Amino acid sequence: MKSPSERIVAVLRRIPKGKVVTYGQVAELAGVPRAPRLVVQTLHRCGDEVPWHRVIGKRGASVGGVSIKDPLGAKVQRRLLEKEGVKFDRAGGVDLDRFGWHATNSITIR
DNA sequence: ACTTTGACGACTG
DNA sequence: GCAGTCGCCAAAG
Repeated sequence: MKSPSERIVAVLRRIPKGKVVTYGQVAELAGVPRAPRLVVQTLHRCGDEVPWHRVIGKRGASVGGVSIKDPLGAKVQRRLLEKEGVKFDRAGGVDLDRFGWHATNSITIR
């Protein structure tokens, strides 16, 4: 059993392209349902090692990528997701019903 | 070594 | 239904 953050990274790397996941969902998949903050930290740590643009928030998706240091991330994220086929509604939210990653049997932690 | 933060979520009141 | 608080782990100050 590795550290929770390790598992989170593993989960993040398994996110299929064209799909989005919420922090809570990633945390849940990683085995720590109440620790979405860990996902946040993990994204900051790994940064470019994980598809951070596919990680969004329940509120309206665009929360992802908005770091207090680089607020421009949200724009980049939206562009990247649209490039992958994810559509944003006028509220700037992603259609979780269609693009929300349905983690069927993805977790295979090594 | 201790305290505070960190792109959030869920529960309780 | 809304607002406030707690939770989780790690890294930086």
